[in-house]
Amino acid sequence: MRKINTQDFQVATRTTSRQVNRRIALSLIREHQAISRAELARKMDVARPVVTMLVNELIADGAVYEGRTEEIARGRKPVLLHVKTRDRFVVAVDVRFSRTFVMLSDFSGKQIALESFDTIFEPDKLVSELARRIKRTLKTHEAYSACEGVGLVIPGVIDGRTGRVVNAPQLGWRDVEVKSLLAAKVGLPVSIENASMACALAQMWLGRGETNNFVYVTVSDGVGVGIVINGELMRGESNTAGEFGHNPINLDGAKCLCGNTGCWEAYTSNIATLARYLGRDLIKRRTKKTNHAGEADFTIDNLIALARAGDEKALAALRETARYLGIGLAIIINSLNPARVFIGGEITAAWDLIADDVRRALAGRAMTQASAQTPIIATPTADYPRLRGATALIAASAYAAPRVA
Amino acid sequence: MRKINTQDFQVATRTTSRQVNRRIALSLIREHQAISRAELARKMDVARPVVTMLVNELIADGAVYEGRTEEIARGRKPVLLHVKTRDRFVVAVDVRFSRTFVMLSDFSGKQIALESFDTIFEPDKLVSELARRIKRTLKTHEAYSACEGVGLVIPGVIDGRTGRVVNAPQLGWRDVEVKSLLAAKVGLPVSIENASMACALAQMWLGRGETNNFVYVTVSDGVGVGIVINGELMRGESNTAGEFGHNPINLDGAKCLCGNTGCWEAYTSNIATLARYLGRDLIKRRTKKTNHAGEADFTIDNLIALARAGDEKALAALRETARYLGIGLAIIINSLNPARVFIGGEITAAWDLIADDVRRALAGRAMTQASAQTPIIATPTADYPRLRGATALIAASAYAAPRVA
DNA sequence: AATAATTTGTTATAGCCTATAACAAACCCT
DNA sequence: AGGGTTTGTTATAGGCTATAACAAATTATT
Repeated sequence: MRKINTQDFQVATRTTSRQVNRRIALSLIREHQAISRAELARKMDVARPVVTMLVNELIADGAVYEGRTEEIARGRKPVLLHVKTRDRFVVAVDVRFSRTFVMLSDFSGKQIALESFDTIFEPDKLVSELARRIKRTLKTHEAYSACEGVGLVIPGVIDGRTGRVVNAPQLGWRDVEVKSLLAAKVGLPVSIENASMACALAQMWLGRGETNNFVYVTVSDGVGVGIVINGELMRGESNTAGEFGHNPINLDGAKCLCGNTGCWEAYTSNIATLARYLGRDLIKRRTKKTNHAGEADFTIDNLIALARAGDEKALAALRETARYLGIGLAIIINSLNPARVFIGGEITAAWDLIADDVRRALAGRAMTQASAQTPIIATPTADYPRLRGATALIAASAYAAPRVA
Repeated sequence: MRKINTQDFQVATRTTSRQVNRRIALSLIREHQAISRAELARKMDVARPVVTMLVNELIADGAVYEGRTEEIARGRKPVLLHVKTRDRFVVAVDVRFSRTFVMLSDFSGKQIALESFDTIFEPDKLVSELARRIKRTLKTHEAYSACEGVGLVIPGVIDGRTGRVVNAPQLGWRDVEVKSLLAAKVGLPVSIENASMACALAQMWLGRGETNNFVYVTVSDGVGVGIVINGELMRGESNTAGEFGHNPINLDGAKCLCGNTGCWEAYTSNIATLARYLGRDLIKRRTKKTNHAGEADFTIDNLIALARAGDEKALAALRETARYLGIGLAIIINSLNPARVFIGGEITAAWDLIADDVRRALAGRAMTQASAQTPIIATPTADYPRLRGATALIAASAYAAPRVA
């Protein structure tokens, strides 16, 4: 039972029904791939003639194509329908503190080309460089005409309505306009999103399985959470929903980089894990040469390697992190009761070492048995979740439900 | 951009448009009360003939009625439309540990009759007693035929789909069926909901102002949170969303009734406040004669009265609670970034004494300036938020958006 | 007082879309 | 070759929005 927002609603016109049903049909074809019109009609519980019309339009739009026929026991062989993902392209851009990645991918998220360069911090210069590289990639791969947009992922707060970057501390940006600038230079629609939220979008649109109610937790230098409820990304009133990282779990505890005490992040981020191993406090400044812990060239990946090699201290540091990760997940699960939790970040490389500790800590703090058993799924960093999120940003608009009421 | 749930969707039929637009029209009439067809057509951005049809149907349904005409400068005087709330009744039931309340109200939430009795803990006997009293009230007020349902609020976890009580520790219920039993005995539709969530519903459907994205925090013997996102109550996968109360804010801190340490609830509930004042630990058992703190007849209301009378120790206990309340609100606000926060519970009686402390603690932990300034609105206990929620449970179904896609 | 102007609300009809019936197409089996 | 079966299309009825035209009601103007 949803209350209609009287400030912002959408009346049904005479084309609304068609739009709705077309998207439902498309979603079902996407989900069940190679499916016939007749089967689709049964799944939708509408008559076949309607499906014929819907599918004709989807084919005309280039969203769906007819494949080979299916071998069945009796009767006319059905024509199998497929969602067209191969010849629809997206440029995905991931702007990070150290480097910026530019990927050409198709609508399924399949990587076609990938390049990267040292991040430029001046917005104008970054946009110019991006535009240059995007155009070049599209030209080399002859994907210009079939490219449907550029997805841009930024480590910071994005205004969901206007697309402005409200605040991106890592880049030193505050109220910066890049979306429209890049759109103008490239001549393609540009969509922009925060990193955690983009990861959640990738999971929702390019993942498999039940993905309409979940959270995506990124454990990196900080901790970010993307929340998806009823198939919709939760952005919050001022676009900052999911900031679980600096919630206190131990008010009397250690100091965090943010200045407060006892933040969850200060116990479970990569920096915290490294600091724990090195027996140091978290320190404040970092450069591109040294990491947050102040150690040049010693990363969480190195720590995991040490743990695997038998370094007891390294393993202990990881397991302690796992315990706090579990506690934090319990907080998230108690608060939101998602159907599942996805974990991203470098720590997932050590998942087999820490999964039990995470689960144990979660169980210790979960309010119900059901929530203690919430599936926790680690997603490998090699999948480039942020870049996939950038792709999803564009692809989703082709598959999403039309707004009604 | 919402992803369509391929497991559970709703195709558009040839009547869907009408249903959608009728609910939009009704919502707008409700929001702008005395409004003409012509004005409604302008607000909806549809032509007047459509509105005529929609309104005719709403009048035929008994959802809307025509009032007097409006005095305008030029042209035919418009007929003003009103939402019919006066002659549509709901029975609201609030089952609490000590007593059970039965209220007859109209669709606007206006109280028509109210009675209460000592709560009976056997489900069957409680249902019988409720049925008896509900029928009697409806008869005395000649509201039987115009009563559209019974709203039942329970302190426990409710399965949103089946309406079963999954778990209600206060009542000692586990997987209990009351909804269908009561419905059968009374012969009216019965809707059942958890207390925190019901309070949120009351705020959404019977409150005023922007109420599509908010949380309702009840501070009582425990702490409960009802979450509303995009005009929809968030229930969670196993109906336990909003369990912020036992999230740790201080792992090294005090023991909580739940057995864990450092729960937010253990710092900010009424029991915690009383324990703080009395210099005791939280204790475990309670009877109907003594409260949680183990003191007969010494309640949070007494404590507030003492604070108002100049008892420094009482005021200090309240202000300490306020500080922890602010920290907890910061956690909620960082996590969900709601447009506003409503507070319910006995503590609201002391709001003028503690508001500044709450706000200060919130500001100290909020991640952004915008979130630190989230409006916090105390709702007086005298409004019976739970009973209003029970009313909303029934009334909402008449106004909610139809499910599409 | 008659008439023009203006705004509300209704009627008639065109056009979009689902629902239903009927049918053509394709294929298997006997 | 012909019946049986399932897929996919065509034709048409019925529900709803969109548009045009108009009746109703009231004020301002001549």
